[in-house]
Amino acid sequence: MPELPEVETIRRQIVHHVQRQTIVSAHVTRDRAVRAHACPDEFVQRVVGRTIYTVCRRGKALLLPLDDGNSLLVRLGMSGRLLVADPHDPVAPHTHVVLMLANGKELRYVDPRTFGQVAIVEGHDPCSMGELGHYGPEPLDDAFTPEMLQQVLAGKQASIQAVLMDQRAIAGIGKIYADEACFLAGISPLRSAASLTPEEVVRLHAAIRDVLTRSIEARGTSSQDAAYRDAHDNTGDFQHQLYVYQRAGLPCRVCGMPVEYRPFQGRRIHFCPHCQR
DNA sequence: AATGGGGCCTGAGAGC
DNA sequence: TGCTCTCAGGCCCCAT
Repeated sequence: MPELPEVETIRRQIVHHVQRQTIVSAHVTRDRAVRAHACPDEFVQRVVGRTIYTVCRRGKALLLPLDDGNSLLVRLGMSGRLLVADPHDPVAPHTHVVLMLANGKELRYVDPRTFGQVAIVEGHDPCSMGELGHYGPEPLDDAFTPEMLQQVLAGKQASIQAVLMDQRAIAGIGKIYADEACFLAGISPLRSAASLTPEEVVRLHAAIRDVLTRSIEARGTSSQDAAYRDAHDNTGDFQHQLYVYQRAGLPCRVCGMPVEYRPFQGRRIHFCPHCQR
């Protein structure tokens, strides 16, 4: 559920607390949270004593470059949270990793469903990092033009929804913003990516950037299931601006017809059959 | 190569 | 009330 706007919100909130801070100690209370490592001790040994330069984001991943040339990679999965807390603050259930910083703050990784993970990866450049290196363009970068989106969609027989959610095609979009961007563009998410006309590609490009930008301004979407919380444990506000996501059966905000919620290729998809063609 | 589908995982909510 | 079942979904892996 944390998609680009939620992860970017967390990045902006934690960067002031963690940049130029040294990690003085670390605790792992659930092995699975650091499963990329042979054992939790290995993770702890590699992270303690390191200084965090800053906090970057690539798609839905957070990347904290460290002073030894490695980076701390945080992937939130679907229920992961990253909290900045004081040591005496109550520890939330499912807190799996705690990093104590030189400034007295704690960076806490919390994840009930444990789909996310924390890991030390080599280098500072996401382009050189395994799967992050295969990520598609950042949709809010200036370099992401309608022409680039056209290239991403060209020749793909998969549905528009599937392509928008494919991190190798475009980085950072999940179910919420795939459904919403298709609605804003007036395009059915069931259509094949290659079927879009140039004019529809321009509309979809604008819709993607519009919905992501407005959601960041609202500090992300806290939907009903596994509700996202920001780094200060507050909910976002963008759920009040959604047109179709988690509005199944409710009247479309534009035409008044019920929003459809339909199984599709192993997922479910929200859309308005009247407004989206 | 591209695409689809299963499995991981836990909590909330529905149904009995 | 309390149990069981289903669903949610990012990401990885595997089959076609």
